[in-house]
Amino acid sequence: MATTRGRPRSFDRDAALDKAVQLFWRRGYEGTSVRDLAEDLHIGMPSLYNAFGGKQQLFVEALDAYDKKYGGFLDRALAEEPTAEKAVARVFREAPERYTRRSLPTGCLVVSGDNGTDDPTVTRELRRMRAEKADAFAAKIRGDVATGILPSDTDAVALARYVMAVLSGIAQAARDGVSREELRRTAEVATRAWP
Amino acid sequence: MATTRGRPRSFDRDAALDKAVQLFWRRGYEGTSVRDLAEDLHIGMPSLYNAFGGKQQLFVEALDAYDKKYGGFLDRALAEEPTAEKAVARVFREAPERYTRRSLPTGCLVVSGDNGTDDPTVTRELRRMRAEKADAFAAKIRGDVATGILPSDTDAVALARYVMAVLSGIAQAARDGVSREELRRTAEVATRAWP
DNA sequence: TCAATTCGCTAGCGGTCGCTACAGAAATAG
DNA sequence: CTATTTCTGTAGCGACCGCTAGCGAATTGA
Repeated sequence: MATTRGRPRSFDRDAALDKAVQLFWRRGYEGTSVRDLAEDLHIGMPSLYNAFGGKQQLFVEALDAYDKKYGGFLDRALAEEPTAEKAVARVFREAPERYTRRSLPTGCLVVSGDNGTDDPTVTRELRRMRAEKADAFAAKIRGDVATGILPSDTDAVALARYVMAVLSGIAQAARDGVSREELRRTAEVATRAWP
Repeated sequence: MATTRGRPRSFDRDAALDKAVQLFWRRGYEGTSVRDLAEDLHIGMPSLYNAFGGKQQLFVEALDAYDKKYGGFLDRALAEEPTAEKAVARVFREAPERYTRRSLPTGCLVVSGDNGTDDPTVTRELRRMRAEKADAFAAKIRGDVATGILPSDTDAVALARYVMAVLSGIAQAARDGVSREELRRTAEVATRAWP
């Protein structure tokens, strides 16, 4: 009863999900067709629907897997660095490399995944994720304001939005083919805005 | 002979082009169908093809019209302001308002028009336009370095890319529904990175 | 007046989209 | 063994995509 009934799945669900992540990352939600996914995952389309439910649900699941596996460097910096300044400096230092990994798509799925679609679920999910990241930065900044590390007149929301804007701008530039080295120097300029 | 032969066009080509600009602006290249365009322009699809050639050509033409009518504030700032610093400060000051105009799409067509498509012509055209803007900023910055207004060790390319990254980040945030006032404060933070 | 030219509309082409009905294959339960 | 459950592959559904053939309508040149 506790064992699996029926014919067993003939592919590795997690490996397939990871491939889906990369395809969505490379081509966005709208630019990726279910046929492309099935072919890339080496499974038939009914198997895909059976395992993941549908394109939307697969995307949402892929988004979660992306955040855990590839997008976690933001949360890690926020968790591991003692101050907002150090966390942001680290994020700005790491982003150019993260967004130009060889044999991985350039840019960031969370930044550009919903571009070109009007699917409300996809848009909502990605906006929610971007807002979460911005809020996490804002919280870290407010913490430093409260402990006097940052001046009391610091605009935490604006500063957090600035960090997000720079990150998405760098991710966008990476998609345009700007070199990692140029992105590094761009991010270096961006750190100078810190109060 | 110099007059037009045959049945005259029954719609205003320029007005139709402007509507196309707004539709592409709002929904991007891939998200806008020729049927949507024809309906919004109040013409039949064959008329659209007759007047503009096709979706690609219409987009390229719309892009040019957009740059002239809505995107010109970058070139204007670069032309009218005496220094790169003042030009960038003005652009950062104006961008939040430009990207959140009432009864106009939010964000920037040049930033997000090609998102979600892999059409090589569209991608190439928009990348070219973005590169042009970045080069214009870099040239202005190099001029100020040559005349001693900016320090001689200024990284003109990185600084120009930074300006573009901030602008595209703000445009992206505008599309996410961030308020004009928050964008203003975000841009204010960005100006502090100036050397 | 009448051919020449250009535009507008109806209708539809071939292709791709997300998705699924259906039947056979492969496992477990009894 | 048979019955049940679950997965896989073929094959195709209806909708939409960009685009256009074909024909009548509207205008100009002679």
